[in-house]
Order: sequence, then structure tokens, then C-alpha cells
Amino acid sequence: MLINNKARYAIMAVTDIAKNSQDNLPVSLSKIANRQCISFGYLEQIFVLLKKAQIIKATKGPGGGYTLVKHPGEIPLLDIINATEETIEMTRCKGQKNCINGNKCITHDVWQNLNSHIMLYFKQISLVDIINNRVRSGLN
Amino acid sequence: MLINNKARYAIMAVTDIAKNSQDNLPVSLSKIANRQCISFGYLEQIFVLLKKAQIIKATKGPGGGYTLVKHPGEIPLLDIINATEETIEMTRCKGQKNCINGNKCITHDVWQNLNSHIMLYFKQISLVDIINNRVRSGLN
DNA sequence: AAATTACCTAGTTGACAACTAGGTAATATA
DNA sequence: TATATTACCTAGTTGTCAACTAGGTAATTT
Repeated sequence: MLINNKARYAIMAVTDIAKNSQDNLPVSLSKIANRQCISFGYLEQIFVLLKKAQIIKATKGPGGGYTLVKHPGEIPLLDIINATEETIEMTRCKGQKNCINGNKCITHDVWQNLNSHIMLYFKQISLVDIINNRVRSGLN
Repeated sequence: MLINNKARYAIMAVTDIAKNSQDNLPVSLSKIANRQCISFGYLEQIFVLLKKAQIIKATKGPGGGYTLVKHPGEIPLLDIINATEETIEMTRCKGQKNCINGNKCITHDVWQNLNSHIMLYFKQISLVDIINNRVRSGLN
């Protein structure tokens, strides 16, 4: 399945902007990369996608950087994951329902249903929830 | 994260046994591999793990194969995933809480909480649920 | 004895996530 | 107008490892 560093970094970076942008002033990529311990060059590429999805916008030149397009409370994590062009997809057939000789396999619904659960999970959490520590810590 | 073919194949294969074992007679690995379109040699290796975890037991010789140790209703999918020695782990730090200079990153709880959700999901589904089509198909 | 199964060990390899290199373009400040 | 600082762009590279393959041995049934 496709929850990888790319999606993880995207969420970390956008959260960093939400947290560190004073008066909606731009936050530079180098500061984000340093704070979040993410490779600068790699993060640049991710930001291209986030910009394309209109989650962030850029300002060039000294004092420049990135700002959020919407308020942190209006940005669900699912939007950020979708922006990275990674899909949450657990089925073997990538949703094609053709695992076994063109038909869906016996466990298809297990994975398909898990997809839905995970998507709902990321839909329900916004950046504000993270910043305000409203994401419940794991049970174990 | 580590929901991969290995865990997927393990669940498919064990479900195949539950479904195709008449009167608890052994089901051969070659039949399972053929029915589920899984590489025979690869599935063999997975079965070593499933046997070690006492989910299945083996019978050698003609007419031999594999049977379940427990009743299908008493086998949650989580047990099968754990047997494959893959961990459901979404955090960047693999649960170490040391992402950022030895401390947990701002998004740690997001992933940790997702871990818990996924584990609970697999804990609640048993092989009987799959066979009896009691796993709700995904929403989308 | 032969067939059929499980059991075992040691490779191989293709893909690709993650990262790196080396630029150009725009903007601010002096 | 020079310099610094930022974003923006394109094209590699590479280490890892999931997934698979090869080629056996051991036990059991008929």
C-alpha cells in the first residue's frame, strides 16, 4: 500500500508551515527541510505537487517561501495525500477486481473495505487537529 | 507500511484452506497456489511462518497438505498478519519516537493512531467473515 | 518402488522510493 | 545594478528488498 515517506513528508511539511507561519508570512523550504529532517531536494519535488494541488502557494526572493492557501482547519490530511499522487490502495488488483482469472479474489472486500477506513481516517483529521494535539495517541 | 503481498498471500491462502478443506482433510499447497494465483515457491516460504505460528499444520505424502489448527471463526486476520512477521507500522521512526533529533515528530500520533485502527480492523475480521461474505464491500 | 506431498537453503533480480546534481528564474535589499 | 536569497526545473543515480526462482532432501501413501 502507498503510505510512504512521500505522503508522510508532505503532511509533515504542510503541518510545519501551519505551525511556523507567523501572520501568514512565507516559510522557506530550507527551514522546513531542516526542522523536519527531510532531504531538501526531495522535498522540493513534493512541493511541486502540493502547489499544483493548490494546497500551498510560493513567494520567490529573500523572505520568500511557502504559505497555505486555506486555513489549517480546512485542510484534511486526505487532500495532502491525494496531492502527492499516491493512492491509498490495498487490493492486489489495484481496484480492478481482476486478481483471479479476471475476477476479484476471495479477500478483495477485506482490502477494499480497509481502503475506505483509511481514507475516512485521513478525511477526518485536519492540520489544526495535529497542531492542537487533538489526534489521539495510539492505543498501544 | 507493511501490508504487502506476503501478508495478502498469507490471508488468501489460509482462507483457501478454510474454504476448500472438506471434513478437515488436508489441502495441498499446489492447489492453493494455483487457485489463488500465487507463486508456489514463494507460498511455501510463507507457509513455514504460518506453521511456526501454529495457524496451520502439515501432512506429508500423497493426499497430504495443510489443515487449519483452529476453527475458521477463531482465526482473526491479525493473527495471520503477525505470523508473516510483517508489522503494521506507519510511523517514520518505526515506533521509536526518535524521528526528529531523538524526539517524536509532529505527526507521530497521526501514524501511531492509524496503526491502532488498522490492527483493530484486522482483529475484528475472522476467516468465517470472509467465507460468509460478511466483510462489507468498500464504500467507493 | 514410485509417486506425491512437505520441507529446506541459497541464490537472483527488477522495480522504484528516495535521494542527488546541477542547473535557471524571479524577487528583495543594498 | 550587483548580490543574495529564494523558488523552480530536469535528469540522473542507487541501495534496498519484496517477490520470485532453483534445486535439492525427507516423509508418507499406495
